[in-house]
Amino acid sequence: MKQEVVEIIRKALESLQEKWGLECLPDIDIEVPKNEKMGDVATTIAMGLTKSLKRPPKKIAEEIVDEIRGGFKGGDIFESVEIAGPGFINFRLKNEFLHAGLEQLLIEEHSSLRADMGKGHKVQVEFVSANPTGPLHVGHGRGAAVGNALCNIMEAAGFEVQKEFYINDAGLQVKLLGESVFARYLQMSGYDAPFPEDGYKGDYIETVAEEIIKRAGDEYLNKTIEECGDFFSDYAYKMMLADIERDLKDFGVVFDRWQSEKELYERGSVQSALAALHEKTLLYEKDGARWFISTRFGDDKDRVVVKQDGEYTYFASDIAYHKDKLDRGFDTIINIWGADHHGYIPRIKSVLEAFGLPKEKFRVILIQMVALLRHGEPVQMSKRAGEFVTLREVIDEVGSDITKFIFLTRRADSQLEFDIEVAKEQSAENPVFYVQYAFARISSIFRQAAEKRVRGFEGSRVQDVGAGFKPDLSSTLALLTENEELSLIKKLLQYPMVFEGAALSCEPHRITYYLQELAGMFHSYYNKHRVISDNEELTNARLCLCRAVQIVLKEGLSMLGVSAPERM
RNA sequence: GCCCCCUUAGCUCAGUAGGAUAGAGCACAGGUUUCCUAAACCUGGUGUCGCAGGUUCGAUCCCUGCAGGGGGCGCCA
Repeated sequence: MKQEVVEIIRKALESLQEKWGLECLPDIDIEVPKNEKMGDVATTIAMGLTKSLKRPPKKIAEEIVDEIRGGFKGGDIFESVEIAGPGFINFRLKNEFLHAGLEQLLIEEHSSLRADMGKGHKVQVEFVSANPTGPLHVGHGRGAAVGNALCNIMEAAGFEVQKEFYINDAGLQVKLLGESVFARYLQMSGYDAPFPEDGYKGDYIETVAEEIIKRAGDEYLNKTIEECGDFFSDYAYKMMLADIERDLKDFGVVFDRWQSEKELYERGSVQSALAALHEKTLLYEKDGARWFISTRFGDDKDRVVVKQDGEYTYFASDIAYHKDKLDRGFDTIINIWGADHHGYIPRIKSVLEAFGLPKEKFRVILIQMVALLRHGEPVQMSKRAGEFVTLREVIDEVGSDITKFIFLTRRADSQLEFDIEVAKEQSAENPVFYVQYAFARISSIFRQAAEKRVRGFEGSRVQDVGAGFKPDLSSTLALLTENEELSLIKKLLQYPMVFEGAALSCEPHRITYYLQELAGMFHSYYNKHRVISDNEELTNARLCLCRAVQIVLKEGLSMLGVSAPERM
């Protein structure tokens, strides 16, 4: 839909270009007016041209409209072209054009809803990357849902996407994890062992210790933490990682690659990355430490990479990691972090720029906190005390589909309230059901149609519905003339614009909103008009419309990683 | 102290890279089912877009200041 309209406007502008004396034409943007009464699509191009043409927007709009009316086949797709307000050009689309769009959607299905924006460019998306020192909590779940949806969208937009989880398995935290498990191991074996001051106190530590007792018995009872710390750390974090991977898998999120921080050290990447910075003379020595000149790239202070004691900082391995991403040939890097890491953006941006990535090719999506509620009352979470709600608990209680969908009902960087009881309610308050139900309801209509042996819709499988009906599709679709039907078709044809916006801005929630609106329109239509009636042709036409709604619902839900059940 | 984000209807939030009369859900009130799933639909109305300036033909959106809320700041990870 968008392309055809833009094309006509472009042609009109091209023929005016010489008269106007313009060197180059501006980008043409199309929007859907807020109020349906204003038209189906609109452009603000005339207002945008006021500066370069130095004339009032309405005059410019008049000229453009005259050109469109005078030719360019505008008459083929536009019912009317009008100027409104300060200089908007509003277009109303012909029913024939809408029907043709619907026909295309029915024939091409999902491929007509996507776009090749990526042209095969390689994008790397790193997300979740939780420390392997305990189970995932709900906040990680939100990051997982957003990252996964974003990857689905980018892939559908023609990018080659790699999903990656970075494992912080080299630092103090993992060491502390090992010490915590060791202490529990001793305690559970009847020894009076002190627990590390800032140790991990969750129950899962005991589970790991139990596991070790089962595997190794008393083998480590007479050893010191120095002797067996590595074993305990290794064993514990690997077990945690296995849990994390399983939780994510059950949540419907599968990573393409897991990059270990330790492995970066082992293969010398940290050293070589720093050497590379050194060659670019971006390192210096001060106070016995080694610093990276991140201020050269806009950071507000330089950052230490090697401490006075000769140890690398956490930042050093991050430099290696991000260099490694570039070395692997990605031309866009997207990092999804908890909002508390925002202070980290400038220094990582500095690293990537230092290694030659243009700054607009690096994007960080910050995930705000999830406020967990139960019956409107906040659920207390405190990782320190070992009491926190895990993603696993929420998945088990609420379900992955609902959880994912709710995580995607808000922009990533705004706080989210998640009421467990409301989420479970399965009522209209629950947007997931509202959307899924629209899909299921259509499936039900098809089952009904099959039962009544409506011509062309005998198939019982949803994908077969309407299959035998394509030859005379266009004359059938022309029967869709009710206001609700035309509005529904317009909404369907808007999907690609919503999708493009979501991909461009990395905002999956736009699709969530769209789906709720589409589902609402469908439910409303369903209540007003009967799909299956004695009028066979009209029945066929409406079944086709239902099929189209279903295709778009399924497409959108699959972008969010949410299922589209045929029965509920 | 310095930096970042947020402030839109009673509540939770959208607002599409400055545009038209700022929207949706929930909550609240009333109604709809001989009929393809009532997990649905229909009808009601609410806003000094935190405040004050500025840029612009035009600002919820951009700039500056102020107020309130959240977060960050380490040779921690």
